[in-house]
Amino acid sequence: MAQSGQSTTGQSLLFLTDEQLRKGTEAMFFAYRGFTADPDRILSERGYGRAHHRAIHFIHGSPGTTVNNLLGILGVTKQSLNRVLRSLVEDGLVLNTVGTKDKRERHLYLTETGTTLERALSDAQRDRMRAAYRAAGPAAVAGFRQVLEAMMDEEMRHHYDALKDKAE
Amino acid sequence: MAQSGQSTTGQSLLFLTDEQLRKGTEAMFFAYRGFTADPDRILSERGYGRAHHRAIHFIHGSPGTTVNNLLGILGVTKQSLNRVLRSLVEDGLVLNTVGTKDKRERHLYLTETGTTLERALSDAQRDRMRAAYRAAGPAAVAGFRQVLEAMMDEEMRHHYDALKDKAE
DNA sequence: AGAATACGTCAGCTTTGTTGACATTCCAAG
DNA sequence: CTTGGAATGTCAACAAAGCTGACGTATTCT
Repeated sequence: MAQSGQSTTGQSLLFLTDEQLRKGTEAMFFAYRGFTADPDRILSERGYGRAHHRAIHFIHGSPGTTVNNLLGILGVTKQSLNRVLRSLVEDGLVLNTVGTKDKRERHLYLTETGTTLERALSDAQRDRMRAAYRAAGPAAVAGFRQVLEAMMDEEMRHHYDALKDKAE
Repeated sequence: MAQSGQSTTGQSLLFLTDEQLRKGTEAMFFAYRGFTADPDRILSERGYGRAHHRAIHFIHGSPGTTVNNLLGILGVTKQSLNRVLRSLVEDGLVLNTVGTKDKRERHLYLTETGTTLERALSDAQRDRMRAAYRAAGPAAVAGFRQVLEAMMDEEMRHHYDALKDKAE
């Protein structure tokens, strides 16, 4: 099929042509557009963007997280995140409570309304992901995740692992 | 390992928990940041952004392509693409020639300078991709591509296939 | 000749990133 | 205990890159 090198031992050499790598980057590009397309539609109906989705997603996954922690995960400046967070608080999707131990911190939670939107967004995104997983099969899914994980920056992988562990 | 359903026939049922799907979306998110990180650094040094990268990438892959065709691939408005293209032409990275058959069209080519930058960008991006491929192995790579392709929109897959065929 | 297509451009708006300045809170050294 | 510095978060202003709408020009198709 592909001309990736293989040996009887399972220890492969992987001769990668420029062509194979180019197709990989293009697959990433096109797939990422599909990946965000469905949530984007829902968001734009309500006047939100992808930045709001990211905030909602990770607050949902780590209720009570601080702004600072979220900054590390999202990799943006606090000023940029603050704008998004402010509108979500104003609209009553996110709750912002002063830190109990350290009063400089703010703990972030989704309200009921926020949880409802999160649900709608992740449902839309998961439908596509689920369809892709089914079409490709379990072995492909395992490979998919393996390559993605290997593609992350060190720092990003730490965040990823932290979230992963918390869930299991 | 994962609790993806499997059967002896190879026809799998794939029970997908919300948790598995959530981790998939997060893997996509973190991996895409890594995927663009290296080119982004090079681009910002020269005052360019990701939009310039995309234009350069696809002009390189389809020399002589028209503006209209590029619009379809990139999925942006002509005004948005035009801004990027203009700066690339002004800086002497892209050549813009009147169509031979249809004089309304403009054919786009990379100049030597443009090709040099494309090389630097794709080298940076490919290094990471190559490392990820090696770490994950050939089987994982095949699965990776399968899932990505299944995740694309119909229209995007057509563009993807068109580029793919041209190369083989 | 007139309609449709391909491309370029002007003007103005939105989202989301950036830096700079500043208030509040905590902590540790003196 | 006070004071100075580090950490956390907010406000203001600006830039990149997307968008819509309107319009002009050249070319092709009917």
